[in-house]
Amino acid sequence: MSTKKKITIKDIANVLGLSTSAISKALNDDSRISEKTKKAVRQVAENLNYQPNHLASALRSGKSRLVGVIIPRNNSNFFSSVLENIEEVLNEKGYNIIITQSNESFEKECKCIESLLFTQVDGIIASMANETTDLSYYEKIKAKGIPLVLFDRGEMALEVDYVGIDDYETSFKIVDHLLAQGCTRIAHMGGYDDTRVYGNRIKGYKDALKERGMPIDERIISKNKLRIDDGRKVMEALLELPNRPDAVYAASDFAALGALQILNERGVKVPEEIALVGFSNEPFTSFLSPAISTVNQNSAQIGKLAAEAFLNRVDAPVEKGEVKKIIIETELLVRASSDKKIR
Amino acid sequence: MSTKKKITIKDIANVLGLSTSAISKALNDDSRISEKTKKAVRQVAENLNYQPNHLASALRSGKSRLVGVIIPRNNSNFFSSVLENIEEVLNEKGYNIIITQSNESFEKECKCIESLLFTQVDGIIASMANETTDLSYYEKIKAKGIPLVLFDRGEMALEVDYVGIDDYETSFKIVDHLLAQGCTRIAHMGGYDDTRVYGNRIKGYKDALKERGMPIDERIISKNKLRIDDGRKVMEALLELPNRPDAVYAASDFAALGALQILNERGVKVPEEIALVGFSNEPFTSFLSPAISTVNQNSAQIGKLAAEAFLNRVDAPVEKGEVKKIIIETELLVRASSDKKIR
DNA sequence: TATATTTGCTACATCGTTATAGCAAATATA
DNA sequence: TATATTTGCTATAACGATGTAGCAAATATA
Repeated sequence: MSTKKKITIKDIANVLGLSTSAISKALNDDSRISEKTKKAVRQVAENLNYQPNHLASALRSGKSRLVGVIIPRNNSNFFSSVLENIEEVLNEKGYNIIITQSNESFEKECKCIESLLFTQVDGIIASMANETTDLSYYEKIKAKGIPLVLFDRGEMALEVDYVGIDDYETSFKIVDHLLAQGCTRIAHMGGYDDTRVYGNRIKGYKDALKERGMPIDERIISKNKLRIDDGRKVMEALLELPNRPDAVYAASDFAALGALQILNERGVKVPEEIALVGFSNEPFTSFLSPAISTVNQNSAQIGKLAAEAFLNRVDAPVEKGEVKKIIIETELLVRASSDKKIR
Repeated sequence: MSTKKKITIKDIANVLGLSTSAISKALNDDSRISEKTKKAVRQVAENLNYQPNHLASALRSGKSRLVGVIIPRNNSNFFSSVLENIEEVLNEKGYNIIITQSNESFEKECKCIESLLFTQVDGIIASMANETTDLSYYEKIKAKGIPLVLFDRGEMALEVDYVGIDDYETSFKIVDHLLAQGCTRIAHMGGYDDTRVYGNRIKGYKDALKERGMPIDERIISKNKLRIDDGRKVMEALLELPNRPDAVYAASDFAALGALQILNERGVKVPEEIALVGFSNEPFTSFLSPAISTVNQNSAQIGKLAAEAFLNRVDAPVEKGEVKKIIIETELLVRASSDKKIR
C-alpha cells in the first residue's frame, strides 16, 4: 500500500542485472545503448513505478531545469497571461517555473532573486518592480552566468535580453486616434516618468502632439501611481479647468476607470464631450459602459518570446552574444469610450 | 569579475584548515561546534560570497523545501490573493513555492502533479479543477506520504486537510439578505452541481428558501459555467418569463456581471425592480454602476490557513492524524445592486 | 587519582544521479 | 589476416552537502 520505499535506477539495474550507468544512459536515450536494452529498461521502470530523482540529476548535471519568474504583482490580466505562456513554452522543453512576486517592492524583489538563486534555477525571467533603480541584484545574476530575460518593465542600462512593447510608438497611435475623432485638447494621465514604460508613454504623447502641430499644455498632464483613485482625483481637477480637455489618454486602465467613474457621476458624456482611452486591456474595461478603449499589449506573445529568449540563451554562448531587445506590436482597441462614429 | 567558480563548503574548509563536516555543522549552528569557530566560518563564508547549494542539501536531507501549489487559473483576484498569502507564510519558514496552473483541465492537472512530484516538492497545496472527478492522482500524492492540502475546491471523498468557506451557509446569508430587502422571487444562477462548491451553493439556496417558507421554482434556477455570457443569456431568459424574479443570486461575479449588463441595457432598474448579488468579490464588482453586492471569501485567510495546514502536516505524524477540515466565515458585501435602503 | 562525560573536531559514507574512462566483443577496413 | 573502428556495456568518481562513528583533549564525577 504505502510506497514508502523509493525506487532508484539501482533497483532497475538489479532487476536486469545491468549497471546503474547503463540504466541512466538507457533512460536518457544514449546512442551507446542497444534498442533492446532500452526497451527492457523502460519496461522495468514502468513496472516498478520508477520516478527519477530530480534533485540528484540536477546536482550531478548542474542543471535544475527550473526557471524563476519574477513579477511585480499577479493581479493584472497582463501578468497572468504572460505567465501562462511562459509556462507553456518552457514546460514543453522540460522546464518547470517558479513564480515569485515582488509586490512592487525593491526589497522583496531582492529576496525573490536571492531565493531563486538559492533554488539553483537555470535562469530568471523578470519584470522589474517600479521602485527598483538599484540594479546590483540583477548584475549579480548576470555575474553568475545565469541567463536573465526581462520583459515589460526593463532597463536599457542592463545588458540583457528584453521583450516588451513600444510604449513610445503606442502613444502615437492613441494620440492619432483621438485627433482623428476630432479631439483637439488631449489630457494625459501618466505614471512616474522614472519608470521607462511610463516615461516613454509620456514622451510619445508629447512628441506625437508636437509632430501633429498641436500645443502641449503641462496643466493637463499629470503623473502619479495611476490607481483608480488617482484617476478620479485627476479627472475632477481636469473638469475644474477653465478650458476642459476633450479627451483623456490614461496610461493605465485603472486610472481610466477612475476617470470614467467621475465622468459618469457628473453626467459628462463619453465620448461626445470627453473621449477616453486607457492602457493594458484589463478585462473590466470591456465590462463598463461605455466600454473603455485601451491597448492590447499582446501579453501572450510577450510570454512566449520571453521564454524563447531564455531557451536561446541556454543554448547560445552567453558571453558577448549581443543581447536581444525584442519590441512587439501593440493593438489599439477602439471601443465606445472614444468612438464618435466619425468616418 | 566573472564568478564562474562556485564556492562550496570545501573552499571555506580549506581557508580555515577545517573539515567540511565542521563547516556544515557550523553553518547549521550545531551545538558541537565552538562559538569561535562558528564566527570564523560565517565570516569566511561571507567573504567568499558563499551560496549554499540547495540541491545538494536537498538530496542529502531528502527535503527540498519546495512546496507545489496547483490552482485552476490565475485570472481571479481570489486565487492571486490566496497565493500571495501562501507564499508569505511559507517563505517565512524557509520554503519556496512552485505555482502551477491546471487551466481547469483534468489532464493538465495531472501533468502539474507529475511535474511537482518530479521536482521533489515537500508538499502540495491545491485547488481542484472543476472537471476533476478521478482522484487517483491525488491518491498518488497521499500514497507517497507527501503532505497534501486542498483549498476552496476540494473533495470530501479525499481524506486530506482542507481549507474553504461554507458555501451552504453563505447561500443562507444571501437569501436572507434578499428577503429582508423585500424580494419574494429569487432566481439562482448556479454552476454545475457536480462541483462541491456550486452544489453546496445551490443546496443552501434551496434549503434557505424552504426554511423561510418560500416556494422553489426550478424555472428560475439555472446551471452553467457562469461566464459573463452565461449570465447574459440566463438573464435574458429570466426577463422573458411571465412572472419575472425580483432578485438574482449568481454564484459567480462574472455571471452577475452578465446579468447586470442585460438589466442595464434593457433599462431594468437595479435593485428596485431586480436586486442582484454575485459571489467572490472580484474587484470589478465595485467598479460597476450599480456596484454589485457580493461575497468576500477571505482569500487572504484561506491562503494563510492552507500554508499553516501544510506546515503542521510536515511536523505532525501524517499517518492517521485525523485530517482537518477548516471552514472559514464569509462576509456578505451589500452594495447598491441589492440595497433598497429599507430599514 | 582513576574513570566518566563533554567538547570540538575529523574521517568517511551517503543521497541518486551522471560523466568519464575503459574494456571486451562485434564489425568494418586495409 | 591484421588492424581500426564501432557497439554495448561496466567501473568508478564525482556533484555538494549532511549524518554517523569515532577520537583526542578538556572537563566533570567518584
